[in-house]
Formats: sequence, C-alpha cells, structure tokens
Amino acid sequence: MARPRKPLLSRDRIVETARALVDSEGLDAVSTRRLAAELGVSGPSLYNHFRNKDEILEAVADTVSAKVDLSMFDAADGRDWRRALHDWALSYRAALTEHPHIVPVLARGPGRRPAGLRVADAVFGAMVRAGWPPAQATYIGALMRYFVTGSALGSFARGFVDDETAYDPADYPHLGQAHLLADHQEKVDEGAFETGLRALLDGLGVQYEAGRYASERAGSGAGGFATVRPAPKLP
Amino acid sequence: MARPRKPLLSRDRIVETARALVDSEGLDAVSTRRLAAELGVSGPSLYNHFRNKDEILEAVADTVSAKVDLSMFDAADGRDWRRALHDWALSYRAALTEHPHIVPVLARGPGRRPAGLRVADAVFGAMVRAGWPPAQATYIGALMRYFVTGSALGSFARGFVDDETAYDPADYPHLGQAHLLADHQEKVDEGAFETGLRALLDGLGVQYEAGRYASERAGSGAGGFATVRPAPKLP
DNA sequence: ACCTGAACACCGTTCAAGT
DNA sequence: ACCTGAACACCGTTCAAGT
Repeated sequence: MARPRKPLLSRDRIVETARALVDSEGLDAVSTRRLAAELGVSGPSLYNHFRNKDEILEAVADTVSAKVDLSMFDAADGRDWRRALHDWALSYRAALTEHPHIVPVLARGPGRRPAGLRVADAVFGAMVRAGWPPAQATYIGALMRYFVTGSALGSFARGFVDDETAYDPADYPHLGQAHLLADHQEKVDEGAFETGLRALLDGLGVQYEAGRYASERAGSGAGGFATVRPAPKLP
Repeated sequence: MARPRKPLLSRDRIVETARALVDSEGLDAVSTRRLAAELGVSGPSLYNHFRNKDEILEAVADTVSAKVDLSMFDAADGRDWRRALHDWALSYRAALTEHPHIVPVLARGPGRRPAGLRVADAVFGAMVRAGWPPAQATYIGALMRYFVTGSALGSFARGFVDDETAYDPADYPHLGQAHLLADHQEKVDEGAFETGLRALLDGLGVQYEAGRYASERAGSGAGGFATVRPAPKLP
C-alpha cells in the first residue's frame, strides 16, 4: 500500500484511540503494535506522527487535563478563592476518576502538556488576584495537585487487596476486615478526599488570615475571613 | 552448573540488588534479565524466589516503607496527635525522597506489603487513641498518604521541563521563566509540601474541635486545642 | 530445591523501500 | 509526506533438563 492519497492517521485519531484503549484495558495494554492494530496500520506508522510512545501517552493525559473545569477562577470575585479552589478540586478529581488508568502519567506533573500548564496557570493567577503572594500561590497550585493526584492514584490499582489471608489481625491489630471490601475502599477514598480537601481549605484559610493577604480589599485589619469556619459542604 | 550446593540467591539479596538498581538507574532499568546479570545468575533463576517481577518491586517498595519512623505514635500522649502526624509526615517524605524512583510503586497503596500495612495500622491506632472516631482515623491515614506520595511523585520525574521553548508566555501569562529552573522546582516542592502539611494539620484541628473529639480527656467542653493556631514550625 | 538454556510471545524503535 | 516489512536489541515468563 505504501502511502495512501489520504493519510490514514492523524494525531487526534491516534490519541483518541489510545485513550479508549487505556480506559478499557489499562496502561499496559497500550503497546505501539497493539495501538497500531487498533488503528488498522502497522506499528512503525505511529512514528510519523509522534516521536515516541511516551509522547502519545502524554497527549492522552493532556486530553484529560483539558476536561478540568477552570471557569470558577475567572468568574470568581477574589474573596471566593476558597470556593473556587474547592469546586476546581472536585472537577479535577472527577476528570481523573473518569480515566483512572492514565493517572500515573498525569501524576508526574504538568511537564510540557499544554492543558496541564493551563491548569497551573489558572490556579496561580486566581490565587494572586485573591491576594496571596506569588510564592504562596505557586505552593497552593502544587499542593492541591499533590493531593488530588495522590488520592486518584492511591484509590485505584489496589489500595488494599481482595484476599482475606493478606491481613493477619495479629500483625495489624487495628486494621479490620472491612478494609478488604472494594466498595468499602471506595467509600474510604471519598471520605478521605472530602476530609482532606476540607482540611486543606480550612488550613489555608488560617494562613491567609495570619498573613492578612486580604488587606488590600478590606483595609489593613482582618478582612476576608473573619473567623475560621469549616469549608462548604461537599455535594 | 545447574544446582549449586549453596544457593546463589536469596529473597533478600535479590531485593537489595533491585533496590540499588532502581535507585541508581531508575525503574525502567530493572528488567529480570538485567537484575539477574547484576546478581550473576540467569534470568529465570529469579522465579525460584518470586512469582514475578512485580512481586520484586513490591518488596523493594516495602523496604522503603520500613524506613518510615513510627515511634512518634506510641510515644505520644494522645493530645499530641498533630505533632505526631507532622513528624511522621516528615519521616515519610524523607524516605520517599531518598528513593524517588520507587515512589510510583509505593503510591498505588499499601497493597499487601507488610511494612506499608504497619504504617497504616500505626496511624489509625494513634488517631483513635487521640479521640478521633474510627471512620475519621481511617480518612486521616489515607489523606496523609495521598498528600505525601502525591508530592513525592509530582516532584521528581519532571514537574516542569528544562526547555525554555516549552513555555510560551503568551499561552501561560502567569507562569514565569523561573518555573524552568530545576533548583527552583525543588524549592517549590519543599514550600508546597510545608504549606500543605501545615494546612492539613490546621484544618484537621478545626474538625477535631468542631467534633469535640477531645471531650473524653478534657470534659465535654472545648478540650485539647483551645484555639486554632498554626502548626509547629517545620525544621 | 535451585539453577540452566531454549523457547514463546511479545516489546519500542530504526530504516530502507515504496508511492 | 506517509505507510510498509524487515530487522535489531530487547522484554517477562514457562518449562524441561540437569544436579
């Protein structure tokens, strides 16, 4: 066949097929040969569109980052940085839980993925507008990413394992049998995520007040958050 | 040669050699053939001691978990749960930063690794003794793991990339050039970790007070933490 | 029990050849 | 420019054979 008059492949088609394969069969199922077969071409064809396999996986990860809602950051009145962060974290986590198998790729950082960088940029900009100093704004973007990706990673794969013999109660006196159950594990993940997110936002509120970062909007006194209160209820 | 009178291999020797290889050349360098060569045997020999390669990597990950200090949990007076959690998080992170290449394996959860389970058990037990309800104690162990492993994962590999052309300021108006520098990245990781850890502990303090979990030690009033104060200074 | 070589069914990537 | 088959240098794992 050699070269067809109309290209068989495109970057988009490759990425879309790779994403479907990752979602349905996991990262390990994506070999260049398997992916090519799925596309109806031979393995080496992919190298006309991507430098290597890793670049394909990075592109897949970026389509997931692109699903993260960022609208709360430009909508927001600066005083609402906690709510914006909260809503963003939910959207971020939702994107990852929809595509759990690509999380290991996403978790290693934004790298050079455009959508990943766009996320980092949006969070940073919103925090600075809310009054956070640039260094702190950078930290917030990073630490939120740590928490959300860490939770998405730790949740799937096999947080705990489905084999009763793995956990001798003599060895782990506090670990109940309940830890074995997969649906219990899912509830733990949700509870831990909600609890951690709330704690992070409350704790950042403490630092925000201590630094009086809201001063330019509410005079030099205690502006913004008058008292530390629990974060908004999670839906 | 066939079978020698004294075994050439042992689980410990395999794990130790694998750990050294992971540390010096990364996860990808560990193939069964390469590891076997390092040990002076042929590839299939490893299968006399481990069921498969993944089991070897799990064992390596467990030696890293085993380095996490847990003494602060049984030493602690229950009121000091925040300090214990803080010190533990530092020790946890230190263990991971010493062996960054194995973090992806560790990050997927305790699985059936004994040392990983011992860690989960210790945190849970200490939080319950401090007055946290069991469900919350479980959440705390999980969310701390999310944060620490997420930060260790996001830090290495390539949080950002060392190539100026990757970041067009027109695309990411808030991302400065400084993001490119590797040593700047390291400072960001440390700052983000400290900030996030402090926020988590402060935020958990808010929830602890709101739930009055300390009541059995200080009467049914506001015991334990009278006010929300910043977490102890990080060294 | 513990190691070996041979073998199976794969990999990612390069490259000359084809249109 | 874009696809192909052949080839290179690898993989993880199984298994019969050896002691």
